[in-house]
Amino acid sequence: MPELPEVETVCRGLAKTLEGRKIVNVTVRRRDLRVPLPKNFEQVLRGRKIHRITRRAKYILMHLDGGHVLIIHLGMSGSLVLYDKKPTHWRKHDHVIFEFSPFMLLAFHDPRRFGLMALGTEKTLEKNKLFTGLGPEPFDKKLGAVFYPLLHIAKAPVKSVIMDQQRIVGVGNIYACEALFASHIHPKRPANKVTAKEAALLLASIRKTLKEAIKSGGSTLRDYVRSSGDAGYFQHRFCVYGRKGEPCVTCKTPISVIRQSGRSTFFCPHCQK
DNA sequence: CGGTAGACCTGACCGC
DNA sequence: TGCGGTCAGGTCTACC
Repeated sequence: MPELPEVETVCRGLAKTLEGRKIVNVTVRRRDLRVPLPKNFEQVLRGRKIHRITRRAKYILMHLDGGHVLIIHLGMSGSLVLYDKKPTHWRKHDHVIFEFSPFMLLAFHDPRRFGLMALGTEKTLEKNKLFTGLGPEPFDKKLGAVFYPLLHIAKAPVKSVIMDQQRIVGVGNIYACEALFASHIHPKRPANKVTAKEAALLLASIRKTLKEAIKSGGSTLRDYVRSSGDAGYFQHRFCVYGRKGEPCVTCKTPISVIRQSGRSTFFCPHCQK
């Protein structure tokens, strides 16, 4: 499901509801997520209070008592759904259920199981294998100074470079397509052929696209909904993603789709050079 | 080393 | 109705 805006939306929704509540029970219905849940998973979490919920890259971090951190990644198809009363039955692929006090339930739902949940601690978070090597956040002020150099030393297609979480985090397939369209840059252009001026525009476009998507509550494709059960709305504002053959919003040329390292790339062959 | 193809997994959808 | 093919918002690994 989710790129940065969707994860950010989920985080904000969960923070509002869950911060200050205590985990009183954890029920694991399936342990073999992308990374198998550790043996002590339930035992470590039970009885701990959630102090804060934050995000790093596409990871959700629940900061708990005693410096423990619950790390969650939603993969492609994961979602976290809140319930204020017990549903009559759990859905297929509701793999982990949390119960809180004051009463609330949270289900981790993930049909494809590309998502994961892991335990960490505040002290070791930086050195956690999931986080070492992650690039800067797109809204990091320091990124301005390093973004062009980072493109300049890579000769892979610019689209795969901005999707590389080692160089900049949070940009996935949808927002990569959208940001490149907004910058008039062809997705196949080698990154080192992007000029300094274009790089500045591209970074600004990435930030603007992500920011507006967050404002719209993320994008709802297929069955993804926010934890509240509401859908996001940004999908209605896609300029290129999923619009193969439809007219470009600026020049009316039909939108093209190509395959880049296994992913669909949508772009306007007239506006993007 | 940098870059790319394939693997991981399930479900939805389309054409026959 | 059923079957096979294709596609899906992300990472990780194996290989050139």
